[in-house]
Order: sequence, then C-alpha cells, then structure tokens
Amino acid sequence: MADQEVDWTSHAESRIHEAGLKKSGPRGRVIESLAGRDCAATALEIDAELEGVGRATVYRAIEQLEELGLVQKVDLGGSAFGYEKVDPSGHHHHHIVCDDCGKVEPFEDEALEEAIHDIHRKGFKLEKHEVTLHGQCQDCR
Amino acid sequence: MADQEVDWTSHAESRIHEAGLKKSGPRGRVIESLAGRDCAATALEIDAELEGVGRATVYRAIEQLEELGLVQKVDLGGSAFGYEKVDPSGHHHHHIVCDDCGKVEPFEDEALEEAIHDIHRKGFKLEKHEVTLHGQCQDCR
DNA sequence: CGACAAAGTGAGAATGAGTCTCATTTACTA
DNA sequence: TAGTAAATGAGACTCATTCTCACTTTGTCG
Ligand SMILES: [Zn+2]
Ligand SMILES: [Zn+2]
Ligand SMILES: [Zn+2]
Ligand SMILES: [Zn+2]
Repeated sequence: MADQEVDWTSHAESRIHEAGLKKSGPRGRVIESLAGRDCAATALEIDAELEGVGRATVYRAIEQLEELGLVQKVDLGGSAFGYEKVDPSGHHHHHIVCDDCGKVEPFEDEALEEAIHDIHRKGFKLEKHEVTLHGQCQDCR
Repeated sequence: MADQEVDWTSHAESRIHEAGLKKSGPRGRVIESLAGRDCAATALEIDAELEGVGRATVYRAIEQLEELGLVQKVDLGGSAFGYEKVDPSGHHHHHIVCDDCGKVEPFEDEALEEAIHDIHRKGFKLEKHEVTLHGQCQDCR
C-alpha cells in the first residue's frame, strides 16, 4: 500500500468523523477499495468486489464521499459512471477513452490546467472540471 | 431558421445519403429538432417533442448521426445524456453545469482549445474532447 | 410500371444502472 | 446502560436506453 493511499484513507475517515457521521465497517471497506485504485471504478465493480456489502451501502458511501469532496464522479463514456478518490492536495488527472474498446487511461497536463484555471464565468462559482479526450487506442487502429 | 441550421440539416441529409442510408420522414424530424437547438437536448426531450415518432427511432437516428460525426453526446451531469449537432467547421463549445439546479450553459474558450490541441498521447489517435466545468450558478449561491 | 431486397419504423418487452423503502443493527452519548 | 441517530442489506422500484419483431417504406433493377 502506497503512502498516498494510507493518507487518503485516513484523511477520508477523519473527514467523515468531522462531518458527524459514525464509523462503520461496510463503508470502511468501500473506502479501502477506492483507496487501492489510482483510477476510476464503477459502483457495481466495487459492489461486486465487496462480498457482504450491500449495493445500497456502496452507493450511499460513494455519495457521502462525493459530497465531502473525497471522491469524484467521472464519465467514462460507457453506460455507468466511474468514481475515483480525490487527492486532498488538489493534484488530479483527466482521462483518455478509446471509443472502440472502452479502455481508459489517465493523463495530466499542466498547460491544460492553467487554461482551465483562467476561465471565469460571470454568475458561476466554478468548483471543479472534467476533461475527457476521445479517440482510438493502438490496438483498435 | 438561421443559415447555419439550414447548412447543418442539408449537410446531415447528404452525409446520410452518402452512407447508403435511405431517406425517411421520422429521422428527418429528429434532424430538424437537433438543427433547431444550439445546445444539447436529451433523447427523451426530442422524443416528447416529436409526436408520432417512436422512441426507438429517435435513439436510432441519434446513434446513426453520432456515428457519422454529425451529433455528439454530452454528459450534463444528470441521469440522461444530452445530444447536440456538430458544426462541420469544427467550431464548438463546451459546458458549465450548476451542480445544484442542473442548469447548463455553453461557453467557448480559445486558450483552452489550444491547450487541448497541444496534447498528444502516444498510442492514441485523439479525435474529440469533452470539457465540463462544474459549479454553482447565481441563483443557487 | 411491378417485384425484390434492404433500410426504416413503432409498440412494447427487456435490460441495467441507480434509487428508495423498511425492518433491523450498530455506534455514539449522556 | 438507555436513548437516539446513523448505518445497513434485501429487494422493490424508477427510468434511460436497448432490443425484438412484425410491418412499412424506399430505392433499384428488369
Ligand atoms: Zn482516473
Ligand atoms: Zn484538471
Ligand atoms: Zn452545448
Ligand atoms: Zn473544445
């Protein structure tokens, strides 16, 4: 387990405690599952991975984590959304999707972040952003 | 009806003909509906607008148009996807979504487009991109 | 013109992700 | 330890989207 995972897990647990929520095993396992990945997974993938944890609990946990800004929802082009942990430092990545086979790869780009940071919109308080690049991967050319 | 709509409509109809597809009234009405909007609508909104056109036909038409690059799918954060016409010139916009009320506004940003254009990814042929900014609109502050 | 094949269509069934309900259990707090 | 609010899991439910299928339209060829 990498340091970052430990950090995110305990960070998540403390934010949950600060929010007045109770400690719980099933939600803890959802947090662990998210901590162990470096890119997005669907709610049903997590549900399938966690035997003995109900679907409703998985969705609820993800929802709570999302409200606390600990997890973000990402559209991976398929039929289900993906969810991935949010690094408290603000460090993040975006995604490239192969529209043929569905493969998803994370990427980072500083110039892109700057361009987005410079966008201001009257009447809107901007909080986050999502960028998805679409194309074809090597295997599908 | 603006010039651009006429252009996109006939452009769409010819591309459909070129693709070996047959002329059809119901699909024509779906094309009209998309032509008449300058931002995204959901499939069910279009279906509701077009009395006498079956749901399956609306979805099929959108799918065909999407495959021909005439329409693009956009994730508006809600439960359904939006679809909007693609200008053959390549001119396009992205979206700002209010996560509280769901309001969607289009925006354009040249610096953002340049930053995206400069992104290259080994093993991927990039074809399109989607950018969504999230925040709160004035009414929801 | 017909006649044929391929594309198109609409009603409704089916699918599948996500949400809701509710009776029961668990965690904190006084 | 009792009270209270949060948490849980099974399963019912919703709703966007896809699929099926019998039937119609379109375009082509003779
Ligand atoms: Zn990711
Ligand atoms: Zn970013
Ligand atoms: Zn738009
Ligand atoms: Zn763009």
